[in-house]
Amino acid sequence: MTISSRFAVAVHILTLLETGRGQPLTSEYIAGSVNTNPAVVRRILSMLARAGLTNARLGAGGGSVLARPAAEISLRDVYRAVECEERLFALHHERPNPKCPVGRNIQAVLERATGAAQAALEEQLGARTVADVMAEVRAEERDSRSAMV
Amino acid sequence: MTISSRFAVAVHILTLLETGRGQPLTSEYIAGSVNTNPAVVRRILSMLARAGLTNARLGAGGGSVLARPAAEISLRDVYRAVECEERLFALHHERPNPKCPVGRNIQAVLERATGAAQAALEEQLGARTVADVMAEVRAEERDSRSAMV
DNA sequence: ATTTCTGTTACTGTTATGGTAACACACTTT
DNA sequence: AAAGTGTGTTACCATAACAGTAACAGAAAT
Repeated sequence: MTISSRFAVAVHILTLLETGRGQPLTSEYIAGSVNTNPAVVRRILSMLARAGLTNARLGAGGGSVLARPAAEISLRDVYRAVECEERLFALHHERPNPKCPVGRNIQAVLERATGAAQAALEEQLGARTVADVMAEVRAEERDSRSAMV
Repeated sequence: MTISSRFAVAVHILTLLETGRGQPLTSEYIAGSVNTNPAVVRRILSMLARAGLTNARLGAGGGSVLARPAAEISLRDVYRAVECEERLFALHHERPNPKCPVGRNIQAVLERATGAAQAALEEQLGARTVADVMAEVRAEERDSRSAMV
């Protein structure tokens, strides 16, 4: 399987909020950029708010804003906020045969191995912030502009 | 989402084959250790065979064997064999709004960021082989034995 | 008071998955 | 040759995660 697109959408949302510079953006506006339904955006925003990455203001003129500077929100924070599952790798849900020397020990070994892999993934995500993404987006924009000449 | 349990089951299977020391093991025997249906084991075994990690012998006395030494099969090889998806992270399947500066550039940036994370995960998986797993299984076995005293 | 916007619920269609049964085919043994 | 064994594949089912959609209560601004 793949990691759900919630992560990609969440990063998109946070990057948009960063461009707002404190101006609250509505779920409808964000949905227009992501190209999806406002309720989908709100669902993800509520996860981000619960994780303390965004704040929402209700009512007219309301919307969402970053709860802290973009440079202090890593992609690992985002990943943790929208992927509820603790472990990235699924083990077999039926217990392996305890009478088999391999069966009764393999899960513990697999937990270590997959845990190390997941930690490596999260560490890499932790090395990049929403501010970095914003900078890369601007760089892409410059590159594509100059390529048009 | 989580990565399907096929990976965990595949590592289990390969570790079992290593204990067989060249003796072909049947899908029914393997299923007994994994605690699942023989057809599920065969489905995974066919992916492993297609990836060149195992060989199968048909007919009576048949079964599967490792195609090469356990020390030369990394968990990354196994991961690649059973996870068909090229990319671990899903992007939003609808194209973001090309009129938005963020929308028209975010996917390229996300591909780089998620690609780096996936590479880190695979590198970590590549650092461990089926032989390592076998050794850890034996170590677990020793530990649990001594703990019983 | 009215309008705007969030947060949540409920429902739908789609897709991946694991479990199950069944069967053709290959191979071994007798 | 005949019987038995085991793979590889197909088809089907139930389940679960997901994204999309509509709807609505409640909070906040005007």
